[in-house]
Amino acid sequence: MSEERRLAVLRAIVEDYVETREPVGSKALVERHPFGVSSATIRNDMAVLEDEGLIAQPHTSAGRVPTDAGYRVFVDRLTAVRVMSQPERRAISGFLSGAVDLDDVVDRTVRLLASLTQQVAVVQYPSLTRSTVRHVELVPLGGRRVLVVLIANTGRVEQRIVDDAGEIDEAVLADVRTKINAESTGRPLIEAAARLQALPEKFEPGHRDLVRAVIRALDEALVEEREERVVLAGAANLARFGPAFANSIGPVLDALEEHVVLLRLLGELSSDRSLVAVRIGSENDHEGLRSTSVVTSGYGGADIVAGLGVLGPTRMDYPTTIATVRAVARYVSRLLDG
Amino acid sequence: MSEERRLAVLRAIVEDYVETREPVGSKALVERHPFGVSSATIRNDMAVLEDEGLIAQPHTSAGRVPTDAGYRVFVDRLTAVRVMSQPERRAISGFLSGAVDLDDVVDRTVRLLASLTQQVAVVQYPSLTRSTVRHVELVPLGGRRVLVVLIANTGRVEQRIVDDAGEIDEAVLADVRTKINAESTGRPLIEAAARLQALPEKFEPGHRDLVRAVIRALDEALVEEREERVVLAGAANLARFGPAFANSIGPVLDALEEHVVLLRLLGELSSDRSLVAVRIGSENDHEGLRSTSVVTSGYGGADIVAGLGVLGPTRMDYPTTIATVRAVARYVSRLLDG
DNA sequence: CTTGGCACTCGGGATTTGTGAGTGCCAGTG
DNA sequence: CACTGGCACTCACAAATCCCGAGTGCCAAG
Repeated sequence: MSEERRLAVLRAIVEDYVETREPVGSKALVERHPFGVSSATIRNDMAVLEDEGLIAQPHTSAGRVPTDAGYRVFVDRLTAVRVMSQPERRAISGFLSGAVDLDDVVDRTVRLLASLTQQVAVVQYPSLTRSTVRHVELVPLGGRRVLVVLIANTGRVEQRIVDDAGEIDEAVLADVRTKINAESTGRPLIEAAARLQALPEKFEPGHRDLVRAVIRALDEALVEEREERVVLAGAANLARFGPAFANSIGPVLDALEEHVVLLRLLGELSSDRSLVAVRIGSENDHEGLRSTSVVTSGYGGADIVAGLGVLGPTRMDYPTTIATVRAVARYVSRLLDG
Repeated sequence: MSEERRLAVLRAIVEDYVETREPVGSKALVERHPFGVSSATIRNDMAVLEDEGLIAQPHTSAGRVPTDAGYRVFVDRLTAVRVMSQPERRAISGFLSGAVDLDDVVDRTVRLLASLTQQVAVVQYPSLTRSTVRHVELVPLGGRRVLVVLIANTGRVEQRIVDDAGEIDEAVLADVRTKINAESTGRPLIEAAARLQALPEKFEPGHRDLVRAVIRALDEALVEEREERVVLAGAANLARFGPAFANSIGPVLDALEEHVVLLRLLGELSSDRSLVAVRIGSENDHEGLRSTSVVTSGYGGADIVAGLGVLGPTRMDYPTTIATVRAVARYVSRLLDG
C-alpha cells in the first residue's frame, strides 16, 4: 500500500470536493481518476487517511470530506505552483496601472482580488514604516483648534486635530510650522518624532503649551500605532459560498467589521513577506473564522510594508487562489515602487 | 364600518407583525388588542384593507401581512413621533462627543447608528460645499510624479498624484506652490478653481506642462464631483434579519458595496433636510433593495451637508428607527457646527 | 353594522417508506 | 503482500402521505 498513492487519493478527494461541493466516495473517485486500482483498494487507502485525520465522513455511509489537516497537507505537499497565463497577467497589471492615487491603488487592488477570486478581499493600507517626513502643515480651524497635517514621502497623509490649543496667533503658528519642518523634513518618522521632543524649549514659555499640544498630535500620527486602515471588497461573495455557509455568515461578517481582526490576520505574515501564507479553518485564531480559510501575502517595496489577502470557505481552490494573491501582490509592489 | 377602526386594525397588524414576524390572523388580533368587537368584524375590516392593497396573505388560510403600501400608510398616518428618553439622548451625545477627528466623528456615528438600530448604518462624509481653500501643498515623489494635497478649512484633505509631470525641478516646484497658494488660499473652492485656470500663462513655456498637470489634478479635487465617501457598519446585522432574508442577502450586500447606490440613497433627501425620509421596499430604485426599507436624514450645519441613515427589513420598527435616525442626525449636526 | 356559526382551505410539521451511495470486512488470487 | 470482487449493513435524504389547526369567507340572525 504505497504512501504515494494514498497522497494521490487525498489530492483527488480535495480536488473533487472543491469542485462538486459534495462528499466524495470511493467509487466516484476511481471513475474520475485513472488510479488503475479498484474502488475497494481506494477504500482501504481512505480508511488509512481517515485514521491519520486527513479526511472524515460527515455521517456514516456518506463519502469523505477533507479535514482542515487534510487541506493543510494538500497545500503544503500536493500543490504545484500554478503559473498565471500571459493574458491573466496583462489583465492584472493593466487594471492596476490605471490608478491615479494611493487611495485608488488600494481600491483597485481590493476590487481586483475580490473579482478574480470570487471571494472576500482585504487590503491593508501601506504603513509608514521606514518612510520619511515630507512636510508638516498647521492650519488654524477657528476657535482654539488647529489641524495638523503630516505628509510622508510615500504620499500618505495623516491628519489630527488639536482641540485645546489655547489662543492662536497666526504669526506664532507660522513660526512653529517653520521650526517643526526644519527639524523633521526629510527624516525618518521615528527620528523626527525624537527630535521634536526638544522643540518646545526653543519657544517663549507663553507659546509652549501650543507647541506641546501640536507635537503630541504629531507624535500620535508618527509613532503611536496609527490606525492602520484596511479596506475590503466582495463581501457579497459570502452569499455565494453556498447554503452550508448560511449559518456562519453572521459571525464572519462580524469579524470582517472588526478591522483589528483583519489587521492581525494580515500582520501574521510569514517571515519572508514575499511568500504567501495560508491559514486554514481552525488554524485561525478568531472564533468567527473557523470555517474559512485566509490566504495572505505581504506587498510593497523597500519602503512600504503591508498585507493583502482573500478570505473564503475552507473548501476553496487553493492553487488558483494562492497564485492570484501572489500575482496581485507582486504587481502592486512593482507599482508602488515606481 | 368605521374608517377609523380599520386604520387601527392596520396599525395593530403592522405592530404585531413586526414583533412576531408571523402573519397575523383575526383571532390573535382581537386577543391582543382591545377593539371591543369580535373577530368576525375584524375579518370584514381586513377584507377591505386587502382590497385597498394595504395587507395581503402569503397564502390562503394564513394570516395577513402588511404590504409596502400598508407600511407606507402606517408610517405616514399612524405613527406618533416617538421621543427619546433622557438617558438615550445622553448616551448618544456622550458617545459622539468623544470624537477627536472628522474621521472619528463619522466612524462613531455609523457605529452608533448600527448598534442602536441593530440594522445596517450608512453615513456620508460631509462634503466640501461652501468650504474654502486653506492650503495647497506639492510634494515631489521621485520619478516624474508629484503629489498634490489640498487642505480645506473644514479640515478635510484631498490628495491626487500627478503622474507624468515631466522633469521636476525643486525650485520650480516651490515657485508653483507659492503662486498657486497666492491665487487660491482663503477662497471658496469653485472660485479658486476658476482663478487657477489662468495661472499657466504666468510661467515660462518650459514649465507650463507641469503647471497645467498640477492644476488639472487640483481641478479634479476641487470641482469635479469628488468621490463622496460613505462608510457603513452593521452589515453583520443582515444575518439577524432572519431566514426569510437569506435569499436576498446577496443582492443587498452587492448594493452595499456599490457606494454610488448608497450615495444616491442618501442624496434623495426630502426638501427639508432636517426631516427624516423613509423609503419602503419597492419604493427603492435599486433592484437589490426591494425587500428592504431605508430611513435617511440629512445632517450638518450651515456649511456642511451630507446624509446618514439605516437600512433594514421592510418589517422593521419604524417609529423607533425614525426617532433614532433623527436624534443621531441632530447630535452630529450640533457637534459639527462647533 | 355586528356577531356567532359553519364549512372549507391549505401550509407545514410529523411520520413513514424506499432508495442508493457508500462503507467495512473477508476470503480468494496473482 | 497488495489487490480485488463480493456481500451485508448503514443511513441520509427525497418523496409520499397524513394530519392538524389557524385562518378564511359567507350567511342568517340580532
